[in-house]
Amino acid sequence: MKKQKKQYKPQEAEEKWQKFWEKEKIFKFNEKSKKKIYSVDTPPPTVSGKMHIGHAFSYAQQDFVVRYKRMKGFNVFYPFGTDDNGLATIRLIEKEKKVKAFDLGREKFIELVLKTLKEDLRPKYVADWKKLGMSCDWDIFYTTIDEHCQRISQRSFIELYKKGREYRKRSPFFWCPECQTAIAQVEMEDKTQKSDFVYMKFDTTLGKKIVIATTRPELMAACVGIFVHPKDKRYKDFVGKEAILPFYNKKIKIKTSVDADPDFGSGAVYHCTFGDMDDVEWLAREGVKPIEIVNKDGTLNEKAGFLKGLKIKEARKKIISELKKAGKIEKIEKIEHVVKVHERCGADIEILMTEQWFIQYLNLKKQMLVWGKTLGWFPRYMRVRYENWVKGLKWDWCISRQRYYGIPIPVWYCKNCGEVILPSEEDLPVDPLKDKPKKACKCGSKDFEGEKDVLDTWATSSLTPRLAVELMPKALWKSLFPMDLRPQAHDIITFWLFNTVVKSQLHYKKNPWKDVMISGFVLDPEGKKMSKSKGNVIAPQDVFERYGADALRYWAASSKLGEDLPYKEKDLITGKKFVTKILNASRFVFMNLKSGEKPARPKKLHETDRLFLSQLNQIIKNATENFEKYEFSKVKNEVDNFFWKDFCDNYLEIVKNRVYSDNEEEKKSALFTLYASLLTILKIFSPITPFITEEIYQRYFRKLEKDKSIHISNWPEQVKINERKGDKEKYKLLIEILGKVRQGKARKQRSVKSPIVLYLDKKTQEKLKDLLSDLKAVTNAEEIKEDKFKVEFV
RNA sequence: GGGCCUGUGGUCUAGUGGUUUAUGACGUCGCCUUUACACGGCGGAGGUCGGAGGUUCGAUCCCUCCCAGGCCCACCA
Repeated sequence: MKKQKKQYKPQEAEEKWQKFWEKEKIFKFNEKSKKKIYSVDTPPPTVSGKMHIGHAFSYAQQDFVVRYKRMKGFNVFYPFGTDDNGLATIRLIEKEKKVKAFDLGREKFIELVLKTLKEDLRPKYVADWKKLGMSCDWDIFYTTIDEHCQRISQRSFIELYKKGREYRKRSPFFWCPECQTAIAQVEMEDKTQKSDFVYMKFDTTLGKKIVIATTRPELMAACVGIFVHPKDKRYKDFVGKEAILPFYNKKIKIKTSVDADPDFGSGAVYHCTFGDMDDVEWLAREGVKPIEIVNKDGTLNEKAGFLKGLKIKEARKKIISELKKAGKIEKIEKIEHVVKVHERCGADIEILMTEQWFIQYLNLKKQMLVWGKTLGWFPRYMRVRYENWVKGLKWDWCISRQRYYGIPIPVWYCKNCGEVILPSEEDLPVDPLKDKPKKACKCGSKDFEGEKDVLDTWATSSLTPRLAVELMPKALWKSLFPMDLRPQAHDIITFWLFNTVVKSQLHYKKNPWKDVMISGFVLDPEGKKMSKSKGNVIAPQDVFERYGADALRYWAASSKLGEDLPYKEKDLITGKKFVTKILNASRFVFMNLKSGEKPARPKKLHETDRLFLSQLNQIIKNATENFEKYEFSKVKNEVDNFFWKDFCDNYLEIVKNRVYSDNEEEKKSALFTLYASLLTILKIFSPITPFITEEIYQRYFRKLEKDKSIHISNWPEQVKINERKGDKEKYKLLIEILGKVRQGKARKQRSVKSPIVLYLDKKTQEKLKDLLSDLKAVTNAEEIKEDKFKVEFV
């Protein structure tokens, strides 16, 4: 009767090993070690409820590389942080706790957020990363809202201010009326929207009417000019005259501008402050003063006259109907156009004049390109995205946000003379609304006003290398920074990567890391983007539950670095099968190693074993080279193929006869080779599937190998054998003949085990003379006779 | 509209500095209860390597254009 085998349950085993690693501090960064440091700028995920499949995918990929480096002997610095100081966190808490920040008030809201994060959200969130098998040192942990990070972030602000890089200015900037805060270029997204394209008829001092086409009629009160194209004959006579705004009875000069497209709308455009980006550009060019009619909450003010108090969209409706009544509308076209919305809340963005803090960097574009060139990009082509972004920059970096929750901008203003007062570094972090400057202002006044605004979340997350490094004793900072690697996905090259480079250069005049490794995206099974609204989102938590983290990682390793990968259920099944297969292969090897001793190397390796080991050496070489280039998918592909085809299907079958035989020398050679190659295969797989490889290592190898965990064992070195020219061809010939015999048997519908007489020509027999005994055994040939290749059944 | 990437048997994927049987997986079909594994083994069928041109003796691979998908960016009032 067959023995009942204990089935491997990935969920249980993975939890067990994860706890083991944590308890035994396997991934602890050693502050005292003299070994070379490998430091990683782990992306701190935004606390947003749950880890999603895209996270699992890209964090798995970075973990492959980090685990490899650790086995290569580096003292790995692999911290973990969570990003929880931004709008995303605010929205999450508002949703979870069913509150509104503005209703609750500043202090109470901050208290609620911090408490909820600490006690509930963060631990649950981080647990997913542990389940994934991230090999971080969890003791090196930061959250972007904690005191440590506040201190560094505020210090960065102060330093850049002192360097003359920061300024506060009232200027047109993107504003979200819903969130009531300034937002950055990068926080906006496009939305296609249906709008009314209104053709308005204005009287002019020429006596004739001029038609203006706009989607923003409600901004009429803010109109400061009208443009027509200089070559547009229709309007030749209008240029220099004035148009009269209906309802407001204001006269507006008609001017020429090449930006007025004669083929679009009526060919005449009115310049409002501010309907869109063009309006901002024109303002500077024309040297006119803006008319501010939009309030921060998205309503119109008294300058809008009869539209006062209405929200923008209501005002639009109202003015259209009034224009209709007054007979001032020529026509209304329904158009679809793209508007800017806030990515967090979806509200239409307005451009308002507000007081904001900026980091001046538009004048650094050239340098930025150089910085990008000196980074190691993997894959290489990702650099282009950075460059395109730099070339397209139009604004300085607005770093202030009008929120309750976040890191305060550490500034007071003197009420008497307006002077900007900064705290000194040892007093950081400060809350300028609670704390007071320690000295009087230069002017003698002690009357200050604290800055109410907080820093943009990117102003802090762009400091992650420092946030992590400065958790260590100061003596180590130099060897930890610049860091070796920044891993991340390609969607945030323009935010996080770019901003981090900028900050590091402004502060330290060097890049924050040596290399960046850019992961792709997970797509749905049809190759489309996953989104909650489409309902095609895969939860990694379910995947862990059903297939295990190893299977998920195995799948994540099958995609080339930087490439997007569709999620396919079947690929997870393949991963699970792999786990079973390698467990069984290991069982076979150790079933035959009863002595409990590490098999010694025989005086002379059997020729089959020598050839097999030479194949193995090639795999080691390639795997190492590919890992150095962050090409984990090539590693996985090759070693997977080698394991499945060469090791299991062929080598194991070939040496079975010797493993079972009494010929001690030949047996010894086989066992030595089995042990060495299995351990090597395990080690190469261990960065990719850390749990099953640890399970096997602990189950079988631990008592024979010195290392406490496979993950801190040495990366495999090539086995010393006498490699000869033609080894590869010889091995291939052996496998080819084996294949042909199997084919011959299958065609005759015989069992693989069925006995045969094998015919090989003289030349082949000579070439393979020291392999013939193994070949005879594996094909179950009673005899090998000399003739053209033939399989004869007996 | 611009940039970058991708497009390989039904599905996903490897690959090539250009030329012989284009890789593997899943699926499918046939066979095999072979003592590591039936969550297995062996074998078979299945591809004009997105489309059209071009360079070449010869292109899946190089060039041009087009089409489709992904990501990023810009955007017409």
